[in-house]
Amino acid sequence: MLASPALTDPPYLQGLNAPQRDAVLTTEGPVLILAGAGTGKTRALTSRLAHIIVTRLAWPSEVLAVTFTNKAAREMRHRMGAMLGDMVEGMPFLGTFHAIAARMLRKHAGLVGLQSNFNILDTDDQLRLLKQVQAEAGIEEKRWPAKGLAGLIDKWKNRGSRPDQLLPGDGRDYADGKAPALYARYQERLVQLNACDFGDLLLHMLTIFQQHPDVLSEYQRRFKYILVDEYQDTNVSQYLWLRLLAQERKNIACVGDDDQSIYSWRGAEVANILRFEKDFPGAKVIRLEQNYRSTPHILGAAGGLIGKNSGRLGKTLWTDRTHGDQVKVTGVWDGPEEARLVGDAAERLQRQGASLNDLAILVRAQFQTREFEDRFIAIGLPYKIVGGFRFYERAEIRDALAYFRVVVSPSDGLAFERIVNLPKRGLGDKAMAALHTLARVRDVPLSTAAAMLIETDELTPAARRSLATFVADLARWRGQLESLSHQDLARVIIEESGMVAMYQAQRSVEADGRLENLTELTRAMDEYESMQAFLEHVSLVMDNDQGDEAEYITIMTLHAAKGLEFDHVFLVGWEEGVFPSQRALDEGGNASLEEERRLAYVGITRAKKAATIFHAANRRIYGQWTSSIPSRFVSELPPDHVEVTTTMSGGPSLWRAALGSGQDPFADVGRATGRGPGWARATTVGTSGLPGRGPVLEARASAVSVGMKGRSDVSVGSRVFHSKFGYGAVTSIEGNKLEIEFEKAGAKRVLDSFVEVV
DNA sequence: GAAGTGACGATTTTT
DNA sequence: TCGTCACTTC
Repeated sequence: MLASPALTDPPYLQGLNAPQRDAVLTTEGPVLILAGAGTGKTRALTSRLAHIIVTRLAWPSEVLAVTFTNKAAREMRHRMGAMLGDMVEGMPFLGTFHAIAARMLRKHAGLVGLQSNFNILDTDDQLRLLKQVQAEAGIEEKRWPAKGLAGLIDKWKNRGSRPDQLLPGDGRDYADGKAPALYARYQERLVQLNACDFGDLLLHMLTIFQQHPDVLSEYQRRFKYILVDEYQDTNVSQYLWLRLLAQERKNIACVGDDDQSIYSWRGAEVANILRFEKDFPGAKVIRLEQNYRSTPHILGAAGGLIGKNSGRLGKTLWTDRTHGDQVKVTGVWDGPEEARLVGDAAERLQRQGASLNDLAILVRAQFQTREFEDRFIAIGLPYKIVGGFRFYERAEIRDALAYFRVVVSPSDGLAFERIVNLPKRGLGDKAMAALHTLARVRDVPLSTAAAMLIETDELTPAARRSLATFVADLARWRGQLESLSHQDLARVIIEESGMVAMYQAQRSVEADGRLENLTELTRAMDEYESMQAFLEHVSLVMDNDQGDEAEYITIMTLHAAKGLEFDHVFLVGWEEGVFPSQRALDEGGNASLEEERRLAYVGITRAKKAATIFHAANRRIYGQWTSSIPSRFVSELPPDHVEVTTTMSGGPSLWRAALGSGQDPFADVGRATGRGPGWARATTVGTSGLPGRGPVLEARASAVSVGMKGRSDVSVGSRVFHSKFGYGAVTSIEGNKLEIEFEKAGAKRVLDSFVEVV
């Protein structure tokens, strides 16, 4: 047997358990590695790659290693680097599905009618193009939103269907069955624009593999070993792509966990992992079940819950640890109380020496973050909301990027359209219509059409002058591509385009933030060699993680938490209709419910030391107070591993009584929790018309809400009033956070927007 | 072309 | 409830 320990073990094998060794050493033939949460998957995976390379089974360039996220790819590269040193530099095919497919497609673009410098469209561009296609087909956009069409097309691409491969009933419900025709037209337009969307990266490669056996066999021969991470998240198109590539040598190792499949709504097919053994006869299945992360109670609770799902491949996590608390389940009166208790617990843990960085609040949906945000701002607990708007998705960043794109590739019509009138240049619908017509008639890109249009007298003199300036600007910047560094050119463009002036004129906190973001953007470009390289990175990566040293508690969705771990995890909002979500309950039947259950499983298994589940009897959803009952997942937890408490003084009976009173539950809130109306006012300070609402909104819009700009009317020593803590004096200022010595409540950290200078 | 108004709708999110 | 988006109005 390969997996027998030896004294002469190379470093990458040391400390691995038997199944992990097996996963590393079974290099030949198809292997399915079922890796439970916290079982050292990444470790085994990187060791496997190291083994293949160190023992010279393959050169780094002969290994295909795919992940889903850039983060995962980066992590793997990093760990490989630690093991192998410089050799990883030569691993060109370690990356995300999309990055690798894009790389291949650039090489073979001609086979699908593209040029190798094709643009990769983001969702924004995609939508704009779809709207054009719809308009062209005379479809009422109101009735059939482009988003719906985008959804359909994505779905089709995910499952590997080109327009000519659609099934008879596909898209029947959209615009009287016109969706397939629109899809076909959209693809035509993409080729015309020399562009493709994310789905195309894979789909085009699939087409090439299917229609050009020579290209396929080139890659089949090249990739001696294939490794796939998070296999349960693959969609059909990715699966087909992998299957073709692996067909020749069959040295494919897929790592995944069917119990953590939570992306079916994005096209992921659990079936891919469930049928692996059928697709690759003779496949070896290796289970990693020893958990190194969590306590026995946490694993017991999670295991009992996931056991309620059907159709699993089946794994039982175990640990050799012995101690640890039961999973706590706490019933509370309402959302604000939930937030308060979590805040209290966080402060308590912090006093006991825990770092806030080891704490996480996991929510089902983004709207739940609001309650915590409000509370933490009021008590000055530093927090970070992960998700929401990412850096590259912000309007100002996209605007700047659109400028760069037009400068680099004049044929990028969508980018051109985005910026032609931004800042406002007096080029409205009329000018745009003229541009579009000319571009279509002459069959040239918009920017070329613009240059032609200013030679005619079709536009009003003002519009014509304005467009001429714009065209001249673009030409000048294009000329500077060679002479200036790309960072400098970026700064020049941002300045000369008028964006800076535009935001400066707005004189608002948001505008200042946007200007800062633009500066940040040029700074981020330092790491790239050229404007082109930077744009390629951005179109594929679209994420931004600047290292933040500050301590904060993390608030994020369960989805975003997959793959992460925290000492203490707060699982909030475990109520029917919230989690499992109403949508999942209404549509999708049992399959949806099981996916929600897997989500719950993912949530619990994030916890290393402690997991606390909350459910509230009353919750405000879309402004409506609703009574709710605890999630079915609560009752599915094995009692032995759970400790149940409630904060309601009357115990469960009072709580149950509350379920019946749907009429005016808000009135009950004050009474049942023993708080007067003043309390309600104190906890809703954000809406009481105090100055500085702006920064709060900005905080929501950004990924990180710490370290915003402060306001100017407070200084150290200022006497201020806070509606919860009363009067106090400012002792220090850090950005928008104030340290205040309150007369009654003592020292607190508070956001400046919540105090009044008195 | 900017500012205001009303309807709408609102999981999960990566590339 | 609250933010977005399309549409009106000046």
